[in-house]
Amino acid sequence: MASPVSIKDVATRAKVSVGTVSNVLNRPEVVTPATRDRVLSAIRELGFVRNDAARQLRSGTPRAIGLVVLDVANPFFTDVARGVEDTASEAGHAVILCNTDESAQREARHVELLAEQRVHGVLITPVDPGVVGRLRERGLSVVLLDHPTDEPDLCSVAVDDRAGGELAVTHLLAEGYERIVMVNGPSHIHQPRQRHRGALDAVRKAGRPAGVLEELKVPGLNVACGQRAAEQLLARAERPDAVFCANDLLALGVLQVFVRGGVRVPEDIAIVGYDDIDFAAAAAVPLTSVRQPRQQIGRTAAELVIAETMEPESHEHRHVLFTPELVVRDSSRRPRRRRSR
Amino acid sequence: MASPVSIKDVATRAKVSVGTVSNVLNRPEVVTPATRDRVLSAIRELGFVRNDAARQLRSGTPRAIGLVVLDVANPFFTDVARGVEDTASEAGHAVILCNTDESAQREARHVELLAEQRVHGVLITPVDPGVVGRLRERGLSVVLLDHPTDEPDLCSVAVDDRAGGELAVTHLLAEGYERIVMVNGPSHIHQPRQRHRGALDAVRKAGRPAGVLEELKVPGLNVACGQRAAEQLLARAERPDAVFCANDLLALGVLQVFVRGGVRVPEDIAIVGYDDIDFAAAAAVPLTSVRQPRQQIGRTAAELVIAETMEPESHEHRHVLFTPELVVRDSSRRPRRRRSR
DNA sequence: TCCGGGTCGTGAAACGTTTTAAGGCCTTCA
DNA sequence: TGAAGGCCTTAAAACGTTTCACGACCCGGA
Repeated sequence: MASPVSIKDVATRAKVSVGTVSNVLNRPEVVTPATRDRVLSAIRELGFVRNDAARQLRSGTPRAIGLVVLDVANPFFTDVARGVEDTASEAGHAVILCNTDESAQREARHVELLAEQRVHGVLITPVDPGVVGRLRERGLSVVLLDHPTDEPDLCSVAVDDRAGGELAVTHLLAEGYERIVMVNGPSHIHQPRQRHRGALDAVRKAGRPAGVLEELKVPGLNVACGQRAAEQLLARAERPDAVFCANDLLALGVLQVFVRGGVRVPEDIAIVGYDDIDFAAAAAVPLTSVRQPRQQIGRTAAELVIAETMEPESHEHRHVLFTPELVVRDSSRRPRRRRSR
Repeated sequence: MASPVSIKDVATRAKVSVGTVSNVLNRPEVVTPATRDRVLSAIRELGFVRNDAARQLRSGTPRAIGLVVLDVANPFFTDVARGVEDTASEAGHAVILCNTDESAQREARHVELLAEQRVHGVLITPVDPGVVGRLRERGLSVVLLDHPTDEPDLCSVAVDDRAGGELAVTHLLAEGYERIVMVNGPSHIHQPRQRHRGALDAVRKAGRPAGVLEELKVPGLNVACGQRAAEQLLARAERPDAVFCANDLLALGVLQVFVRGGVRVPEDIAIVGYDDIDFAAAAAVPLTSVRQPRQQIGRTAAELVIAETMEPESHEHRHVLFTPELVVRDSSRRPRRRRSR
């Protein structure tokens, strides 16, 4: 039932030595077409499959890379994973997927597993900052995902969150909105903090008073928090004319409450989200959002780690910072009606 | 830089034989605490990491399972993957992720890779029906994902789509809706076909005339197709009073067009979706939807494959069929106002 | 006829584990 | 004091590849 057929069986059947079979597999050009064919048919007839464990043991070159993310179910990482898998599979590498759920303990367990598997390299959004050092001690290439750094001796791939925040608010100001509230996540997380900085940059560069932008912090980056934030805003005597949310889940929550409360979007209040998840375009009012090249991030990271492990000597570590892009939809377009007043 | 420290180095340092080190690693109870400690400190000092390739080569027991899906970026598979990874990691197994994009060629390439890696087993939503046979010939355990089958010699895990369709329409009928349109995907795909059958079941069991349910087929299961379907429906002289969509993406598309067209949901037309994706609850009108236990599917599948490879002899193949659940939200609640008329 | 050179194929070592039979040492008991 | 027996430890074989130094063979030229 199992596949106990080894290179040796193939050799016997084809009446050659095991070395020759190995050559057919790895350097077909050095063996005569006649014998090559003989070997190939033996392989086919026996249903031989290379044992990668033995291969790796001898050659020392593994054929897998590790991908350690907080949670694949998070749309951001889902698409990153997709990109990683695409690139890896083109290069003939397997991708080992690990979710840490932001638990250092889970992370440690996964990293241990990856080290034992002798993966080529690891793409990781670290939970415990120390984990990167431990990986590198073990001789693994590491590429940081969505975790900007200046460390000169490793690669990283991230998106410029500050630029994203600036894009969003610059757009709102250009459309003529003047009382903007940024619904933002907790500032101990890197991304919300940067996005807010970018928003401030936009105000400054536009030469507007700091007062046009207010920050409203919420405890989480999810729909429920967005709903609560929206309720607060509606309860105010003076409402903002635009809301910039630190991610699309918040934005959808806000939008939902606005729609149900009879607030017209964008006529009464405009909304801009962040991430451009699939459903941003499908919302009741299609949502303007800041798009990050998620698959591209994954692809680039995989390329970097493969390149590094191919040429450990000559490899130059790079910090790739992608620039996000603003996708303008109905939720933030200055309506004609209003413009002409 | 790399990690060239082997069990042999540990043995030398701890002044024992390699066999003893192996024992410490695998059967600590047979070795004296004193020597065990000596070995353990040697391991720590040297930063030794087991080489899984060698381990697997000798022992024959791999520590990875393969997960082959159409596309992890599809929310259904995302959650399944999450469940698989959870269970696998508890059992100390790595998960190798593969996307086929419904291409038999990509599928074949991935399966080849998995076979070479000598994975424990494979969880797969097959594209080419023949691939399962080829996997089994090679002695791999296979569990079919979301692909119901009666084959007695393998396991499968799926959801009862027919029951799901029935649930949705039974609910609509019970709420008093009487002109129901099912916006359905192409019927060469298994799931839409089954869901429609279930819908018919519901009509029959409720003792209603077949005319209360109409099927409107669309070419794809995405937002754009939903929008087009909704436009068609609005153009009709006689509109339905409820729409059941074969998945949530369709439903969101329908909802978006309805909202923008001034159709009140559910007062004028109710909507029920399928999948209960995260955004169903966050839609402008929270969407009633049929929920599938996605993570649970992944967990169960992983358990089955691990069980099968642990006890290849005594293992009994099972076909697990989960029953979906209806999550009722605003989009299909019979509004008071109307009920009291 | 002999030699040189090139082309193919061979055989054995090596990779880092696990596993097993065998051996060493102690203790215990007669 | 010797033997039996138990407990730890050891040494060596085995897993399935790749790699590399070497040898066999063939062909053409002198």
